[in-house]
Amino acid sequence: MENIFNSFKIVIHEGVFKKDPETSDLGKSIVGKGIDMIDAMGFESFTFKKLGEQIGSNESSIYRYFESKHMLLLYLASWYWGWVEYKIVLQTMNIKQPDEQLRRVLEVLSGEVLEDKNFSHVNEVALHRVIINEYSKSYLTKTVDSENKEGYFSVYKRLVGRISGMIKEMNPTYAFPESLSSTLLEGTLHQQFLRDHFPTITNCNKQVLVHDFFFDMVFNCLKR
Amino acid sequence: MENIFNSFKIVIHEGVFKKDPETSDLGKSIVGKGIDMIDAMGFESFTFKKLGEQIGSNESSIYRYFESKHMLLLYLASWYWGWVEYKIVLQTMNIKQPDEQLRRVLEVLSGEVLEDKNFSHVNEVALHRVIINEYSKSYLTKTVDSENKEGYFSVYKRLVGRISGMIKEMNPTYAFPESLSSTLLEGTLHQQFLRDHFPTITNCNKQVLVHDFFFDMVFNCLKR
DNA sequence: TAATAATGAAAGTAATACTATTATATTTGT
DNA sequence: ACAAATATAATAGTATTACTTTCATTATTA
Repeated sequence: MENIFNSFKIVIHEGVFKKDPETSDLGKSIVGKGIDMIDAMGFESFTFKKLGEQIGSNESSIYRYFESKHMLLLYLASWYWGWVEYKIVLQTMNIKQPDEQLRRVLEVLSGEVLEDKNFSHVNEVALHRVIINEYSKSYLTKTVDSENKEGYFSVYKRLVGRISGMIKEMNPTYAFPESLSSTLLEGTLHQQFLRDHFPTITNCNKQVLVHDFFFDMVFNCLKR
Repeated sequence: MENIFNSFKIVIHEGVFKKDPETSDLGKSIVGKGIDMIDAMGFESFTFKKLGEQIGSNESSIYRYFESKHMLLLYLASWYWGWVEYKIVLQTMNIKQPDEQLRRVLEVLSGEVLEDKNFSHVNEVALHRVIINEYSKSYLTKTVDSENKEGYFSVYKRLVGRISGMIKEMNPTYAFPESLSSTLLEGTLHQQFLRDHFPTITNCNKQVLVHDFFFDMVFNCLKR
């Protein structure tokens, strides 16, 4: 079963890298170790120099793959959302009822993350934490409009569209399908962050799951 | 009417500043011009050196007020949320019905921001944009737990508690009052950002207001 | 008016975020 | 098998950042 997807590759907009990191061992360890280091030390403290030391390579070689650490973050974000989209497609294919589709979407968005053997150089558990802690920084910039125009956020936007499509199927009269969809994506990340750092301003914890909250929200908003 | 609040001061945790900027002209221009510059150039490009040049003062003098630009951001965030809380208190006092209270809360959170003459050195319109674009960066850090422990986010948490209190009043059986409240605060900021930069993944625009979406959400979630 | 506190000016430090150059491997095409 | 092309490593260099330190000057207050 696993082998079916051995040739599966998450497609990422060419503009975010200078050289595709999937095409070499060095590229893969930039991505793989980059995730681990950003997870461990945070995006602000992370530098290409430190990454070079860790992977036994040179700073200047890393710059041949990514223009800056911001571009690496855009790459990781596209990779993550592409991977989430792939899991959502698998989980919802052949499911007819949109309410069951949305239930499964929410479980993918905020359920426990497990390592995916189809992508061996990426630690998805660490990447998930990186996205919770750093994803917002990829678009809260002064360059967001030009980068959006270039298409660097297209994977994320396509995912919002996919989920808003299910919302429209479930209730075609609902007035805010895109806003609800984008709120689910952002909100699931945010509630996971609060659960770990600000437990007094969330009801989510080990017992009450993040998707319990959003499941209730979605079905209250969409019921007719 | 305005004069009643001339002596009103937004109280901010002492730990975020080294010297209270409200106590001097220099301090006020650090805050006032700091807001304008972060708004104009973004938090990443903003430095104390550039701020010093703008206000005709020295970098080292600014460091006597704030340990770092991160601390200045924490200060601005506390100021902003304190100011929002003050507006919410004014707007909801003497209002009995919790649904009307929540309606007014949502209007404060995502309605148009106007300059507040009670706080002359702060441009609230610019500060509102700064919060939309930069607030997340104040807590998406490796230091968040120790800073939270110090109390640097207490204004924000108190605001979440105030709104979740209204939610509980409106429906005491609702299972996720804190999560809904924190989703409203984060979500209103996020939808305002999407409206300005990613219009295809939100339904909010000049016609459909951000609080129309959240008003619908809150009342669907809380109706019995 | 003397003491105290606040601000300014200047210099210094370690690190960041790169770029450029040159040397050395490694891969590939014939 | 060998030359050519490509990838990587090593080194150095630059402008800027994020501070700290020291000392001089200017306000404030007792």
